[in-house]
Amino acid sequence: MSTPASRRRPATIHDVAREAGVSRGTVSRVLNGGHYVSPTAKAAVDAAIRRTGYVVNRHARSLITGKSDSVAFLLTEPQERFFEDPNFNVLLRACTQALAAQDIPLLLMIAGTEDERRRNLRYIEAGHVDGVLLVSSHSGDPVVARLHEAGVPVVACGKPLGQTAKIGYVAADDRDGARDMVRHLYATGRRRIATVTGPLDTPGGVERLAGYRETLAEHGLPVDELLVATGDYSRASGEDAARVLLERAPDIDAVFVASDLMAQGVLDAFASAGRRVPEDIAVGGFDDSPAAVSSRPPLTTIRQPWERISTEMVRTLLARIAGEDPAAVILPTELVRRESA
Amino acid sequence: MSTPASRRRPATIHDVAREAGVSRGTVSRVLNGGHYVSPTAKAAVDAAIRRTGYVVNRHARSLITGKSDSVAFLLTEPQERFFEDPNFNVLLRACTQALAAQDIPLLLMIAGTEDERRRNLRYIEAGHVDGVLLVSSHSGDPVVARLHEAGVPVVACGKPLGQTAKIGYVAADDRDGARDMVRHLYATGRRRIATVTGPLDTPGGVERLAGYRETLAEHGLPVDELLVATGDYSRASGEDAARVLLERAPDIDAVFVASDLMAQGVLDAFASAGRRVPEDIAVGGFDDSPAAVSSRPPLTTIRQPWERISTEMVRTLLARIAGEDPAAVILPTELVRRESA
DNA sequence: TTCTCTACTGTGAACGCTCACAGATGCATG
DNA sequence: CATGCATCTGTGAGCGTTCACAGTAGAGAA
Repeated sequence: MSTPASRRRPATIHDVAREAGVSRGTVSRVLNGGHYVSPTAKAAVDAAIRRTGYVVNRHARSLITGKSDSVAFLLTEPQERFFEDPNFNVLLRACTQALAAQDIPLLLMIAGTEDERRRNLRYIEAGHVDGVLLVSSHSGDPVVARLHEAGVPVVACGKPLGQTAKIGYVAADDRDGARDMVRHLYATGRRRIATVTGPLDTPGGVERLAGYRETLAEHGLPVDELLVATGDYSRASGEDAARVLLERAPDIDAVFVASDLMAQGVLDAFASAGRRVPEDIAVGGFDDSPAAVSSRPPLTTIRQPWERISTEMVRTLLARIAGEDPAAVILPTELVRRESA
Repeated sequence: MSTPASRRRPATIHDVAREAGVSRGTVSRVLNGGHYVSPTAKAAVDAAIRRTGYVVNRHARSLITGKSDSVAFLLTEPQERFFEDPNFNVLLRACTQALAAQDIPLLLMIAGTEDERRRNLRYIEAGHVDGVLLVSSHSGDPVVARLHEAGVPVVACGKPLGQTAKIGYVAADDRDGARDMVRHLYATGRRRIATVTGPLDTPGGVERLAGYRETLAEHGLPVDELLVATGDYSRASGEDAARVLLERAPDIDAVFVASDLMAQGVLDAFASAGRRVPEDIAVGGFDDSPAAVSSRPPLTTIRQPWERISTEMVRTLLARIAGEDPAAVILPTELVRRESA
C-alpha cells in the first residue's frame, strides 16, 4: 500500500534488520515470540516490518527448522462416500478454518487408487507435512500403520478399527447416540424395532448396532436377528435393506437406520410399499445431515457434532505435533426430533 | 525397506551423490529431467536413490527456485453454497487429483470472513503458492483484482463478472445448455415455459437466463417477464419461486430451473399445489447433481462436465504459471433426459 | 573495587538444494 | 594437428532463515 513499487524482490529479514537498525538475529527473535528483545528494538522491528511489507519466507524457515508448518487432510475413503456424505464437507471446512486460525495451511490429499496412496505416503513420509488428519474407516487400513510406523503424528476421524498401533482419534459417541434413538423409539410406544446398520468394518457400523442391541436388552425386548439388515451408507442400500426387513418381518413398527442417507432409501421403500411414516412405522436416522430436513417426512435423527469433531481433531493433532501422547476424544451426540419418529 | 534403520536423518542429495559416485550437480540434473547426463551416471544415480530412499527436500528446492510447487484452491463463496452444492465436491476432488498426478499439492483455502480473506491473501501474495484455482462467482469480488494485481497466476471457475482485469477462466457453456433445455421443452410440446434463474450477479444466473430468452425468441414465443422468477440456487428459494410463478401465471406448462437444487424445491411446491410432473408441468433442471437422480420424479437436466472443467482448470493454471497468457475455456454441456420433462 | 548474573544483541555456520560456470572429454571438421 | 562444438561433469556460491554461541552492558552483591 505505502510503497506501491515494491513488486521487485520481496523484502527479506535482512532488509528489515537494516531498516530497523538491528541485526538479523534480533528480527528473528521478534518474529518468534519476541523474548529477549528490548522494547525499543521490538518497536523498531515492528515498524520496519510494516514499512517493508515483509512476510517470512516459510521455505527458508522450514529448511532449517525441519518443520513444514502445514498439515495434510488425507482421505482414504472410497470416493462415493466423499460425494454422497455431506458430513465430509463440514469436516473439511471446519478443519481448514481451525488450522487457518493458526496460520497453518491444509493440504488436501485423496488416496483413492493404489497409485495415489503410494504418492501421498511418499510425500508425507518425506516429512513434507508436520501431521495428518486422517479420514478412513476401513478396518485395517494399511495407511494407518504406515504413517504410525513412519513416526508421523496422526489423528483419525472415528476410531480406527483393527489397528494394533496406538493412534489418536476423535469420534462421536456412536453407541450412546444409537441408544438414545432406540430409547426414543421405545418411549413412543414402538416394540418391534428393526435396524439398518452401516458396513460392519466401520466404527459407525459396529458401535451403532451395539447400542441398538444394548437398548433392546435393557428394555427386555428380544434381540431378533431377523430385524437386523446391513447397508453400506448409500441411499440405495437403505432401500434394499428396508425391502428385506419388510419381507422378513412385516410387523415391524420402527426402524433405526444408521445414517440419514440410508434412511432416505428406507422412506422410499416404505412409500412404495404403502406404509405410512410415522403412523405405521417410525424411522430414526443418524447424522443430522441436510438430507434429514429435506426428506419427506423430515427425519428424527442423531446429530453428530461435526464442528466440534473438527476443532478437536485439529487441537489434538497440534498437541501431538508438539510432543503430547496420542489421545482418544469421544464427543456426545444429540437427539433431534422431527416428524419421522 | 532395504535399510530398515534409516529412520535417523533422511538422505540428502549429498548422500545420493556419494553413494552413486558422482557429484551433487549430476544428481540434481537427474532429478530435473536428466538432460546432459550420461546413461551410466543416470543409472547409478537412480540406483542410489532407490537404495537410500531419497526424497527431494522441497523446502530447500523452493528456497532457491523461488517456486513452491504448490497451488491454492481458494473458495470465496458464502459457505452455504459450499455445503449445499455437490458440484464443489466434484470440482475439489478432480482438481486435487489432476494436481496430484503432477506431484503438486493443493492447499485448501476458505475465505468466508474478512479476516480469513486477509490472511489467505497475505499468504498467497507472499509467494507461498505458484498459482490459484479460484472459485468465486460474486460480481466484482475484490479478491480477483488483488490477486491479479499481485501478479499471481489465477484461473477462475466460471467467468468472473464485473472484472476489468483480464483473467483466465474455465466454464461450462451455460447459455448453450439453457438453450438445449428450453428447446427440449419446446420440442415436447410445451408453449408456456417459465424459468427460475440463479442470482443475477453470477454467470450461471445471467447466462442461463439469456439462453432461455434467446430460445423463446427463436421459436417466436413471447418473452413474458411474469414467467421469470429469481432464486439463489437454494432449494428453499426454488420452492418460493415456484409458488410465485404459479400465482402469477397459473397456466404454465413447463419450467426451466437454473439448478437441480432449486428444481427440487420447485417439485416440492408443485406437489403441494397438486400439479403433476411431468403431466401438468414439465420441469427441467441444471447441473445433473446427485439431487437430480434422487428427486421424485428424477430430473431431466443439463449435465455440466465438472471433471473436465477441473482438469482444464489445472491444465490452464499450469500453463499460466509456465508463462502462457490467460485464456478462456468454454466446455459443452449435455442434455440428460429423465422423467421430469 | 571486582565479580556474578541477567537481559539483550550480533555473528558465523548451517539447512539441502539449484544454478552458473569452468573444466574435461570425445568426435568431426578445417 | 589444431580447432570447434556438443556432451557431460564437478565446484563454489548463495537462496532466507534459525540456532548456538560469544560478547556487551548494566545492576546488584561481595
